[in-house]
Amino acid sequence: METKQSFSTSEVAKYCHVTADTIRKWAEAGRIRVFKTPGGHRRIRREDLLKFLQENEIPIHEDLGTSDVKILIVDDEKAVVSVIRRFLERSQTGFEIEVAMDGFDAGHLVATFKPDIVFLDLRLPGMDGFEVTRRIKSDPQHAGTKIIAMTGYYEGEVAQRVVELGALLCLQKPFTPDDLRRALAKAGVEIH
Amino acid sequence: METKQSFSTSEVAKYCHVTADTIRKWAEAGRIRVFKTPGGHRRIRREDLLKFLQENEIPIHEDLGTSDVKILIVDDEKAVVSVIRRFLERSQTGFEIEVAMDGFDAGHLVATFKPDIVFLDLRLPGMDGFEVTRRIKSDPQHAGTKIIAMTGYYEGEVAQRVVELGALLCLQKPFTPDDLRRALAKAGVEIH
DNA sequence: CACCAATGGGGTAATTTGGGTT
DNA sequence: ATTGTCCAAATTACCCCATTGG
Repeated sequence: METKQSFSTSEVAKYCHVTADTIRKWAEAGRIRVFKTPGGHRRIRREDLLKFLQENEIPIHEDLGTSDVKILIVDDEKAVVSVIRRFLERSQTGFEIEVAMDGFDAGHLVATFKPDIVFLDLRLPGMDGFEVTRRIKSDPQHAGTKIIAMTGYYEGEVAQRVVELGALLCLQKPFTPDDLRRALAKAGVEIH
Repeated sequence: METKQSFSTSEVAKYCHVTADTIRKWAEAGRIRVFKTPGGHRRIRREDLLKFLQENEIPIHEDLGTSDVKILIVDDEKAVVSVIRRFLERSQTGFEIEVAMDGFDAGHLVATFKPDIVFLDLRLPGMDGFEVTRRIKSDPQHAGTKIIAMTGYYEGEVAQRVVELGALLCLQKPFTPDDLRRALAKAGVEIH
């Protein structure tokens, strides 16, 4: 079965933990985006609902989409990918993990997988990590995406530059599990 | 695949975010223009559906959008991009054109722009054109995408290999307007 | 010719709206 | 200031099953 594309006021009401009338008021006040059927019934697109829930920090019910944290690892070194993947899989939290080994994959997965967090190797051949960071963060669709940059040879300047472009921080390889834990904590994911 | 010219009530229902029964009522009330098959089944022309959606300010799903041919040019040589773009823009046909200068862009635009035709430079640094061809053609979502490969140094073997992976053909640079015309014809776009 | 998912017709149930009020 | 409640009218959804489309 295909996922619902839109919802009525009462459906939205359940997700927002209020009554349908309140959703009506919110719609009239322009607080949540809606459109109407020719008969005047309101419909809220899934996309707009998710945005509304996020903005208002209302917990998202699981049947509105995965509550798992989606993580994209962009690196062509299998060893690095393994380290991160194993660290994530060992933890309690539910993660969805995807890996991109080149620029094409990275671009494709950012668009389709819509990760919450991206581990981004800045030295992937043929892909400018700084430019990719800038593009992701300047795209409204992905502005909320947390980028954890990674680089082999740490230079303060590099870290500073990529952070200025919107990355959360810059990890120097090789990193320890504790480094990962701290980075994820900064991205809003606590692992114990 | 050619774009659909007409839709059944249940298809229209999805685009309008209501059930098929409601479409039936709307049709009976003359709110949306329909015609019937000899057997009595309703059909709505694409044109009438778009008009209806616009009049009622119902967001139009992307696969109802442009009937323009969407073309993605993947190349980091501005001269090549210019040549193709100018050739396309000079023609009568309605084209939407996007350009990707690296692998990330290419992957992102394949996913979001959903081009009908891709001009793909096989020698883009850091991006394996063969692999990209294989990925695009093996993804059900983009299986219908026509790929026109491009390479600087023509070798029969390269052309054959990329065609085996699903490319329509392989253009050798530099190419003439006639080469472009022939390639587009093979992709189903006639230019006079 | 036979199949089966999709559609139509007609009747009924459930939901939604809008406005006014608590 | 925000949210919950009430009501009649309108709108939309559901159900059954003979018919149609591919």
